[in-house]
Amino acid sequence: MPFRIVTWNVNGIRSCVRKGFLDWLADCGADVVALQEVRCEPADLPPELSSQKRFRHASWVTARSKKGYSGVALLSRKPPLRRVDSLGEESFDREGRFLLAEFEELQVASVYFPKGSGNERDNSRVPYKLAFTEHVFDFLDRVRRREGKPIALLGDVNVAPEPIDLARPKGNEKTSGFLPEERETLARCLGRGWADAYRALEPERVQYTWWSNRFGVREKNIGWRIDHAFVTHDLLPRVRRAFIHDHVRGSDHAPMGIDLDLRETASRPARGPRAPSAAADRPRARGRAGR
Amino acid sequence: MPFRIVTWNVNGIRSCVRKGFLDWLADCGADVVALQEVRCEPADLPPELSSQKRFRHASWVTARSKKGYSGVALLSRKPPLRRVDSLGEESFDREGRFLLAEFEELQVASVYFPKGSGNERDNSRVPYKLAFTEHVFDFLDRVRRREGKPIALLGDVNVAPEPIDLARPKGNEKTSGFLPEERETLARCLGRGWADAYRALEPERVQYTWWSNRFGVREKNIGWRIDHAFVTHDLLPRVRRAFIHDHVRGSDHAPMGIDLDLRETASRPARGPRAPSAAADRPRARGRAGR
DNA sequence: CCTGCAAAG
DNA sequence: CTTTTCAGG
Repeated sequence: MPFRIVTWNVNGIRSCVRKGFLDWLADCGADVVALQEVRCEPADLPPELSSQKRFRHASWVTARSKKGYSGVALLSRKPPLRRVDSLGEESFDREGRFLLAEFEELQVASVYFPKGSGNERDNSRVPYKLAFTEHVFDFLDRVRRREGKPIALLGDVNVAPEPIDLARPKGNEKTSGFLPEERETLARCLGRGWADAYRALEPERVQYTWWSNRFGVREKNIGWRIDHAFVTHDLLPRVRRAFIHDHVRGSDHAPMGIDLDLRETASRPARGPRAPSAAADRPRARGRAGR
Repeated sequence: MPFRIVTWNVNGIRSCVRKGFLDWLADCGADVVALQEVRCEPADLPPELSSQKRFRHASWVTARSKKGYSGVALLSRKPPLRRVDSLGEESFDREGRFLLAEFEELQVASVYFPKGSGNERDNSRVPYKLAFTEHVFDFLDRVRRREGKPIALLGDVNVAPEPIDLARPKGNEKTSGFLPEERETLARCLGRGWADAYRALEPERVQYTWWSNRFGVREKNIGWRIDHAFVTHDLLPRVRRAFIHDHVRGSDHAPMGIDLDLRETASRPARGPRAPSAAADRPRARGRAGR
């Protein structure tokens, strides 16, 4: 049995529950579920969700800046050894965008990266988004050096890394989510020892994780791949599958995830940080379509 | 063919249109339709409503104080000779609660009386509501003296006149809508030459025009009769029927109305104000259940 | 509970 | 377009 981690920007957990979130949760086969944009305080969660038994361990992070805004969560079948809900920077922490949980074999982060644009293409929040991105990777790299345990960062990154990752790359070079500076910042951060698990395992596959609510754009599959599973290089050889469940409804995002084979690391926890694999040493070799 | 006037607090005309308002409008058999709480500027009306052909003449009054608040309208099959949308008092006019239209045979007002209570039973707006009530009747009495033409005032009056007019009179003597001062003010105004057409024609009948949205109160018929057709005494003998269509859905209020026989007044417009009829001279005789 | 608004996505 | 919150009813 692989260890499955799934991420989903639910765009309001209460709305998503009304559209069948609990059935999805029961059937998703995950060991850990990362959620973003829950837009709900724990006290206001639907009782059916709070009393749900399959994921006994749930951790919710709420935005302090504004009610009903942002918020992330991690649900797991086994109890986490440790939870971190602060990036050590109030301007980021107040928006409820980050949660890290440590398990036996690895650490899992649920992260909701800022959107960058307000209305249309004013792109006023791009600087904040870039600073957040740098900060998250700095933070996780530090955690990783200190703990020596692999990390999987899953969440809504709000960046399509390459032209293959959105239906209309040409028309969106000035749209936040596909700006050169956003792609460069993300590539630089990933270059410090991370892999985009989906693209590594599916070099040519065209699937999206987000579609605008407006018009009938999802039916025409005019979307973006902006929800990601980024894994530290030591974890990449253990990724057996990476998937986007773009048929799942309930949000303007689709869930995506990875299956990990943790047999060896799980049985040898005392072994310490693994040396980077060959694939991990050459992130450029992880296969990008269009090159 | 009687002349039918119908009133309906639609609680948002756009919402009501989504729930079948146009089918109702086509079938209601009215010559004049008075609406309250349209909560929509004319420019934002659904196109299906704006292009509707049955009621060619429509007049919309919008609240200036707040977008999406209050607002009344009058729709008619024949063009009004004159329209009045000001009570001559800015504190009332700004809330878009009054519209008067003059037709050949009579004048019709669509009026949305203030609610009196904010949340629950703070009753903070009761003084404003009483002042509005006095002002509307003063205004219409003046119009009537000047023009000598009968008036029908239809709308959401937000007062249940007598215990028979609400399901829970005992428990609501401190609730706005059934406060002694509200009932007294209304009775005093009506006493100056007006009749509650529904109660005059249906002395014993128990029907309501409003039910709270909360709980399943409408199914249990725990309601209030607060939408009324008040007619000047010269008009009362011409009222053939008064009805509440409490089966009609689409709002938390039900439509109600009156059928008038205008043959005589219509054929003899030069006759001037009619002398009050016997019934009009004794409003106490109009039959109140529970006395 | 339901409407329409505003901010955000 | 859709989710929240909010005021108002």
